[in-house]
Amino acid sequence: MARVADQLIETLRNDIRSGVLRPGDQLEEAALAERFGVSRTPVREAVRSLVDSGLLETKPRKGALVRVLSAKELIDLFEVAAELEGMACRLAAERLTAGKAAALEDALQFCRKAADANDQDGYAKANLAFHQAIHNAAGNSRLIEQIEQLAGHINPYRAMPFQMRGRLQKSTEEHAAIAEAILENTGTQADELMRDHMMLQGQRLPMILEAIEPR
Amino acid sequence: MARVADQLIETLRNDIRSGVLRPGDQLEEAALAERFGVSRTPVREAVRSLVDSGLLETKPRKGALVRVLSAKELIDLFEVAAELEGMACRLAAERLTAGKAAALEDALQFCRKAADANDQDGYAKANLAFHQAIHNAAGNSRLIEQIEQLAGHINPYRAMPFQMRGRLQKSTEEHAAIAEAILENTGTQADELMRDHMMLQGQRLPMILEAIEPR
DNA sequence: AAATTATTATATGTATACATATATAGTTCA
DNA sequence: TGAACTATATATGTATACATATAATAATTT
Repeated sequence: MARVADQLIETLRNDIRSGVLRPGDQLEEAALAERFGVSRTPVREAVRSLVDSGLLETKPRKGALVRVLSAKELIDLFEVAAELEGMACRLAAERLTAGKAAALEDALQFCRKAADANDQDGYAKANLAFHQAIHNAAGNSRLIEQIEQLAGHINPYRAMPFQMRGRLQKSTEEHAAIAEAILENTGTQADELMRDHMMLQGQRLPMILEAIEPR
Repeated sequence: MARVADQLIETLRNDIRSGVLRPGDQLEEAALAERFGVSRTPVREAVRSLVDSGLLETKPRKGALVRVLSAKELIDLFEVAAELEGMACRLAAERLTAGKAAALEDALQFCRKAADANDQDGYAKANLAFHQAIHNAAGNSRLIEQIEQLAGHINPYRAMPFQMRGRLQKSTEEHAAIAEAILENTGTQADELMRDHMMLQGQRLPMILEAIEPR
C-alpha cells in the first residue's frame, strides 16, 4: 500500500532537496491538499513528519515553512557531519574487507573521470558514491542513518551551483588521500583527512548563505 | 495552545523512557484514544511522530509497537553516541570559558557525592548533569540535539537497575579524568577518555539485552 | 476429516465536518 | 485624524464518519 502521506513526504523532501522549495517558503495545508488532490489529513501527516525531521518549522499561527537555518546552525551542522564522516573513515579502515576496498577504489575512479571531464553533475553523483562506499565499509547502520539525516538538512543549502574553479580536481585529490589512508589501514589519519575535507566545504557556507537569500 | 498530540508524545516518550512501555509492546490507536479520552486524530499524530523519531516501529497490518533493537543495532547506537560525546569533550576543551569550567566542576562534585553515598538515583541525575555540562561547553546546539536523540533510543535499554558493584566509584574516577583533560585544554585526550568511558557502558549491553526480554 | 472458500471482524488510511484562536481590516468614537 | 474595538476571514487542531485491506474463523464441499 502506497500511503498518500508517504508520497507527499517524498515529494516535498525532493522539492526542498532540489531547491524548488527554498528556505522560508510557506506551506499551507489547504493549498497543498488542493495541489495534490487529496484531503488535509495526509497533508498534515506529511507536514508534521517533515517538521519533526527538522526540514520544516512552524510559526505559531503561520503554518509551516521551509526551515531557515542561521549561519551558526549551519556551521554546527557541518561540524557534526564532519565528525561522523571522519568516524566512518576510521571504522572503514579498521573493518575493511576486500570487496569494500574494491568498491571504494571504483568510486574514486568515478570521481577522477568526472573531475577530468569537468562534469559537475557527474561529480556530484561520484562524490556521493565515494562517501557511501566509505559509509558502507564502516559497518554501522546507525552511523549511516545519522549522516544521511544531517545531509538532508545540508542539501537545501548546497543545491545552488556554486562550485569553485578547480575545486573538482582538488576535491578528488583529497578523496584519493582519504582512500589511500583507509586502504593502508591508518584510520586516525583517514579520520583527520576527511574532517579537513568536509570543513573545506563548510568554509564556503557564508558565501552560499549570502547567495540564497530566503524569501 | 497545548496540543493534545504533543502531550501524548511527551507521555508516551516518558513511558518508553521509564520502562512502563517495553520494547515490543503493542500500541493500538483506538485503545490509546480511549485511554486518554481523545479522538484517534491526535493519537495518530503522536504515533507517527514517534515512529519517525525511531522510538516506535510499525508492522504492516499490526499497528505500532515499541521498537525492538537488535544487539547489533544497540552496539551501533552506542558507537555513534560515544563518538559524539567524545567530540563534545574535544570542543569543550577548545572553547571552555570560566563559567562553563565552574559548572563542569560542580557537576563532578555532584557525581562524587552521589557515588560516596552509593545513591543510584542521585548518581543517575549527577551523571546526566555532568554530561550536559560538557555538551553545554561544546557550544554546538546540533551536536546536543543529535546526542539527545541517540540517548532517547538508548534509555529504554538502560532503565533496568543494572549497576555493577563499585561501578559508581569507577565511573566517577573516569569523569574526573575527563574533566581534568578538558580543564587542561587537552581536547584529544578528553575525547579518547570519554569514548572509552562510553564504551564501558556499551560492554554491558549483552547482559542488559538478555535481561530485558521483549514481550 | 481436511482443505478451500467465503464471510466477518478489526486494523489502518482518508475524507469531511466542526471548534477555536488569531490576525487583519473596517468602522466607530473621541 | 488617530486609536481602539469589533467583526470577519482564515489558519490550525480535533472529532467523527467512511473506505479498504487483511487476517482469522466458520462453513461448505470434496
